[in-house]
Amino acid sequence: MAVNNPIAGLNKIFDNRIRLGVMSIVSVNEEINFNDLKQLLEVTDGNLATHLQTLEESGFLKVHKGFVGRKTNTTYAITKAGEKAFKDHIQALENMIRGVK
Amino acid sequence: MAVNNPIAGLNKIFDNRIRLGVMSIVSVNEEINFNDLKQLLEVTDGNLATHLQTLEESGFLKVHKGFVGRKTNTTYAITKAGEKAFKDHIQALENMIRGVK
DNA sequence: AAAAGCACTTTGCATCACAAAGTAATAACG
DNA sequence: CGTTATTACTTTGTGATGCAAAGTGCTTTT
Repeated sequence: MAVNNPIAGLNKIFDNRIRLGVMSIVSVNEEINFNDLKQLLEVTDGNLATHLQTLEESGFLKVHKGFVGRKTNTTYAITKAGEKAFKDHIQALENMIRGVK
Repeated sequence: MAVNNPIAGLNKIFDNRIRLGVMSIVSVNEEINFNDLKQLLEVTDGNLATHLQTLEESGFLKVHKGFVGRKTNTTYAITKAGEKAFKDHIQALENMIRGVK
């Protein structure tokens, strides 16, 4: 029988698939805007916006409200804390998967 | 920018950490009983029981109610469908992680 | 000037996760 | 033998979550 809790290191924030997806995107992109995220993840805007808010409130995402010409253009980027938390989460996932293999 | 949806192949049933943990345990153990699961995952019994039920109803887990002496002893094992679904989910996770690395 | 698009926020509802309490059986203790 | 504990759940209640849809304020297009 396995000996330790396989899910011990998992971050609750990343239980949600959309938040997970956002993190995996922002961790490989310098910055990304709302619409690109929405299209990549194939989610409704309201839904995406709330998850982005959760991630921002958790300190994992920084938001930059800028302009492209006159139009608002909000970009999202990962924070140091976000990088750490996501890296740890992936590590925990990998450990879990290793137990399976 | 990344090109496809990193979370497309993820199974909704496995969004939940406890169900994920159960699957990772039953996929490496021939069978496991309620109490061992409970201790491994460090969850309350009511909580565990409902997730086991969800997994059973999804066809990913088979339940065997037997006895050890006179005492009931319920064991849980993965089904073929469960193996497939979990394998696919892990594959999707690995793809996502690969995108990150 | 009207209609459409963008980037959200707000609202409302349905589903969920979870702890706690309840139950029914056996088992251990004195 | 009676009481208390333990096991393996189920039921219940509640707060949190996920999500779509509608609303808002701005810009852009026609």
